[in-house]
Amino acid sequence: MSDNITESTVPKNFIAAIIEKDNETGKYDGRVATRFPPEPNGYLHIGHAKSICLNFGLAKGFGGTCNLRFDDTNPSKEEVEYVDSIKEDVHWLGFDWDDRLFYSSDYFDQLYAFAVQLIKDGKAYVDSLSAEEIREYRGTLTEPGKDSPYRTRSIEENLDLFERMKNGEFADGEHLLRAKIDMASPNVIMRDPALYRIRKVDHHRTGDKWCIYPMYDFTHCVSDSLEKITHSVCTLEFENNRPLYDWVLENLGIYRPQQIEFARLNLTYTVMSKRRLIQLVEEGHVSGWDDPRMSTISGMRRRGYPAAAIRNFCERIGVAKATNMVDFALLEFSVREELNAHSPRYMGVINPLKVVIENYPDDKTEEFEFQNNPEDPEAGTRMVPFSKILYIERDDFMEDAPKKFFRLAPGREVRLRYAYYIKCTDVIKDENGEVIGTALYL
RNA sequence: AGGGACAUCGUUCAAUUGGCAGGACAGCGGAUUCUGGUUCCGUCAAUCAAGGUUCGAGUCCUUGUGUCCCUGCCA
Repeated sequence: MSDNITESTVPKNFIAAIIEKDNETGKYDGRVATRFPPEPNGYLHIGHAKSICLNFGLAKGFGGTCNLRFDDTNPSKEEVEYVDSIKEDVHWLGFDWDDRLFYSSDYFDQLYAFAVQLIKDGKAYVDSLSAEEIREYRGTLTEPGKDSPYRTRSIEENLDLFERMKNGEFADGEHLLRAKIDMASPNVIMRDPALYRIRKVDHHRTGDKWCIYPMYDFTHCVSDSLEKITHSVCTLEFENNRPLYDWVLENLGIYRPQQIEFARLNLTYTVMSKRRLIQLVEEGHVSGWDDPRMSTISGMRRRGYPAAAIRNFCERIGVAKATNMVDFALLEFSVREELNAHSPRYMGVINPLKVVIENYPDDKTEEFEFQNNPEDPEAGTRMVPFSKILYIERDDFMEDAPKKFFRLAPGREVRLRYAYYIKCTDVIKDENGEVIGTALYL
């Protein structure tokens, strides 16, 4: 872990307000349980940091818990490399899930049993329409859909078909388990959403045990329920899915958390969609997920951004439901602020210009005490040698200097920090008239 | 003639729930500075529109307008 989070104040945002109210009414007996549920299909980026800080911050602020749960229900896109990087990034950001590390795939058996329960209750059925047909039957945003001819299959037939789906008797796409809700619902999400699909690929954790996998809408709410989450915080694009979240839990008759949506982070000049990020990596435009130019947590870490800076940034941007576009300058401010307060200062000369102190003894060497960080006396000091010949940055010297140039120039006197004042009395050039050094006196 | 959500300084988040619209970033001006950094002070700047209720509206009501999300067997 990069550093510790010392403060744990109660967050101030609309979600915290909801939690406070729930605590007052005793809705969850004062219990607060959140979760950060990434799909391990890529590296975490600064947008995830907002969600991490929110979920872990809410838990910490209210004395509750926050689980880390990998939403791994789409084996064709997920890899262990991603789960490893996600764990590392969350830790580095300064948060800890303790022993509460979960995977949606942990619940595959339970999920299957729940699906069977829905079938037995006549609330789910096996559809045998093709993907294209299902799309046609779904209707459009302005027109209602129509029932699949397989919607009225008997419970026995559905049970048999679903079991055979699980046993691998069918090819991908041949059958689909759907919730029986309402094909005419104005909310397209509710038009008999898919619950389970056949996908004959190995899962990074369950291997070839399963060839049917539960969909997000069926998995996420059940996972939240099993983990006794109180406030299921997610981004705005899931607003349309909330009725389905509630429908599944209600019809299963199990514990029901409440889903709360907030606006995801958008940053100026910054690519943040996972699709684009993965494209940059795969097409070799960057050196990897942790390329310093990437908006990933690992990229920012490699770039030198302190975790505390990212946390402060997330604190400053706030949490709301309005679509936003945060100025990158705010992130940079947070980084500078943190770096300024904690970074030791060192010197480096990238493009050297030789300086000879003409009236300084040839063989003398002195050492001066430099502060490692003037902002922080605790950072200590270090000794830096000084002698007749030294090198300065070329940009710090100008032969024809304008008045506003405060660095070294012919006839000008400057102070070498922590050392002497020097004055430029001569300029030495090579045969091409190029400056190769300056001669100075104390 | 679909449904859902959102709308406050340039940006972002607030506003004790009907009582003087505030902070941060960005911008501008100045002071300090052995880092052209930092710090400090000052300053500019907003309630989407039109009606209505009220002593009083960012907040409540009505009607508009604009933006975002939803037609994956992705999450």
